[in-house]
Amino acid sequence: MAKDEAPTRIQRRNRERILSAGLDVFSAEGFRGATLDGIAAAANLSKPNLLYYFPSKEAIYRALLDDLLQTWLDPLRALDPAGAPLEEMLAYVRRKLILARDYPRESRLFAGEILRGAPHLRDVLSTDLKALVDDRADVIAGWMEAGRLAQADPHHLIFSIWALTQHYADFDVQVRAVLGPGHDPWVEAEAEILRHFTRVLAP
Amino acid sequence: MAKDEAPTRIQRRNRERILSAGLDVFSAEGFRGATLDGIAAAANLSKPNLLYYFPSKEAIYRALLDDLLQTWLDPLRALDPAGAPLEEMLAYVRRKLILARDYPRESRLFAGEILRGAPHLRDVLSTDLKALVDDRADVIAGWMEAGRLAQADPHHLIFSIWALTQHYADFDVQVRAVLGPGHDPWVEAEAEILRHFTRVLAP
DNA sequence: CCGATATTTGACCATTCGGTCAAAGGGACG
DNA sequence: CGTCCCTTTGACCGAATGGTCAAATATCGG
Repeated sequence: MAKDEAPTRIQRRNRERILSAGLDVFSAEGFRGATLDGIAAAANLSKPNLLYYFPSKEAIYRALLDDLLQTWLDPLRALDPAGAPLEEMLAYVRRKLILARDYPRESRLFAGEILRGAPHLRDVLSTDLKALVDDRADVIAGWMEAGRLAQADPHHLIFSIWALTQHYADFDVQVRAVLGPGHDPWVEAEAEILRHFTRVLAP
Repeated sequence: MAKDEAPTRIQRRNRERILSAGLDVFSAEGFRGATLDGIAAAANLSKPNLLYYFPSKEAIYRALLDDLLQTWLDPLRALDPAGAPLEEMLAYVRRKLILARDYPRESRLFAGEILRGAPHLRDVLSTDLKALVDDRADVIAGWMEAGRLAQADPHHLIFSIWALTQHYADFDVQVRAVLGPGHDPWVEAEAEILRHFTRVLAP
């Protein structure tokens, strides 16, 4: 179909539609639960038309995962070694929570992939992700040794930030069911999580 | 098939096998990803034989969820209002972590169900689960008001315990990939999480 | 050992699903 | 207008899947 270069207006529009529909369906149903018919319907395209733009169901899924990883790790990358330790960490927590709040579909897509054993990105986790986390863990460890943050294992500290922030996206139904009506989980979560990590991290 | 009463030895054995195989397969592949053939193979039974003991794929899944909920909330139920607040809370954290460590399949089954919007147990969440959490949240709030625990929103405190403990079961691949070889995630997690919540909760 | 009942299975079915293909429709440009 | 290429689609295919059924086999009490 398309050349290697210069995607047409229609191509860009339809690819975008497909990816958005794919994100909806994959994040709601998982890879196995999603169907091409479902994605096609959500994108207002016919099934063969989908496969004109992407060679397979898996190709759509992979494209989504690739896009996802780019932005998903930005908050951690943005951690500034030259900044004030506690403020930097709390800013990271806040960025991660905002990301989970504004992109819950992406969060659930990622969670589903990891839950199933990360068949599509096992490698990325143990290379790129590990390298980034190791690097930032060193920064955090430096802050701790300098007495500017409370002592903890930096890797597990990062895990705890991931766990807490993504919980509100991935387990949204449970959170809402338990809180009951009249609560805004995200507003409460931001206040509580920041207080939480202030206590954990303040030296 | 079976009468209402007195399941035979064979019935008990095969039901048990099917549930165990179902737990394996459902927790690894999700409800949609699991197949009756897969479960049958894992249980060393023929597919029609599966359906002799359970009327449908969904029936197996529901049976697993029912069993699960029983034991999954025991740690929270065991929270003793008459105990020492900090010790009670840390004991709860420890119980929850042990449960995640020893029953990771159950944890992932539950996580998958919630991730997909809890289609099979939406009601239970907003009735039974909510009632239990509200009740325990009251106990915790009492402790906080008495100055025996640090101030926090009890509901979100419970969420944070769930999030942190289950993270190590549900995101196991990611945790291992990031830590790299030579680490025992569970050993490290127990130490870190207890230190973590000690800082969060100590008055 | 016999008969009744419980258990097991091979063969089969309808539906769903991912994917193919040839042909039709549209837009841009000379 | 005509032509070339991009886009769209109806019809179709093979494999997988949840589930059925009638027949075969094992088990057990008497």
